[in-house]
Amino acid sequence: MDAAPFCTRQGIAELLRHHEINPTHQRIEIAFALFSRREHLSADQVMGIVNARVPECSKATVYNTLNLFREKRMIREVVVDPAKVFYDPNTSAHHHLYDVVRGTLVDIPPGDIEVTGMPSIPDGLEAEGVDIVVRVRPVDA
Amino acid sequence: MDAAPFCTRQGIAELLRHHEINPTHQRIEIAFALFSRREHLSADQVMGIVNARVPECSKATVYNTLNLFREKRMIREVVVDPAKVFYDPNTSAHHHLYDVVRGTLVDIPPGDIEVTGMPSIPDGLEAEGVDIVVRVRPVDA
DNA sequence: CCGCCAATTAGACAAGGTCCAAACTTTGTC
DNA sequence: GACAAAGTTTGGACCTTGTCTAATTGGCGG
Ligand SMILES: [Mn+2]
Ligand SMILES: [Mn+2]
Ligand SMILES: [Zn+2]
Ligand SMILES: [Zn+2]
Repeated sequence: MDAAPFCTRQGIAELLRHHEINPTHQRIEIAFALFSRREHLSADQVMGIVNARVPECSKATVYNTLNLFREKRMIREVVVDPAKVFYDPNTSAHHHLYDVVRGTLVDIPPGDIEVTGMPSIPDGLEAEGVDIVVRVRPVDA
Repeated sequence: MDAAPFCTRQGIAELLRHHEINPTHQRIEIAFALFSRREHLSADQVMGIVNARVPECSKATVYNTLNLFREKRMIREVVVDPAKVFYDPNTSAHHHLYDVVRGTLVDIPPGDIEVTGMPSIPDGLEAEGVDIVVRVRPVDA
């Protein structure tokens, strides 16, 4: 077992294969942007990071690929800002703290917060997940 | 005290004044759409309802007015769908159940679900609120 | 009726995101 | 290797939600 498997292109390629995703150059770069930083990024931010040095990837591919990763459950989507979606390389159960002024999203350490009493799901529906978002703002603003 | 104060234009006008909002014709129609139905509506749905019989209100006014209502805390914004915002006439503490396939949002009866252990807010930030969204989907889909 | 200010409006604009047909790359087969 | 089929990427058109602006309307006090 590697110490930091997602800091190398090799480790990322392995991760992609594990999720039944063909590890192409563009997909590796996009996954690397997310998994090496372990941050919540918007599609636009991913685009910026991947193409920072040299153009690697078109806008269409960034969106296609993020949606592919989500379908394959390799990343998670976090909807919290009306203007854009965040993509989260951490798919384990955890919740979020959202700075509504700065527009930044950080994880809430698991255990700091918990849900008690799963609500009764109406007939014909099944639960897919529970999202908790703590909205915060700078004290002065 | 009226039995159903938000089912009449009179009651709505009163509500607007109570929130320091000048009760114009357009504002009354928009508030009436939300408060008489007690549903979660998108801006587009509000537009459709208000202008169903006869054109009452422009798109600009719908957006301006919903934002005004939100600023005055008369309604609440619910961000749950990447494609659009929902507006909620119920501002009391409660959480939501979101059907990701049908795109519909309903309230979770208070008490059915609860948060334990408010997470430690980082320095320089203050909590504004906690949103809980239970994502569900039809069993067959 | 006049003047003022609040409110509304049409339409241009911006940003996030999807779609499409063409081109390019990889894979499989002979 | 040659070729076909399948998979992937691409630019750019396109769509939707939402904002902005400059012009117009409307209520109201005097
Ligand atoms: Mn908004
Ligand atoms: Mn969008
Ligand atoms: Zn996270
Ligand atoms: Zn609600």
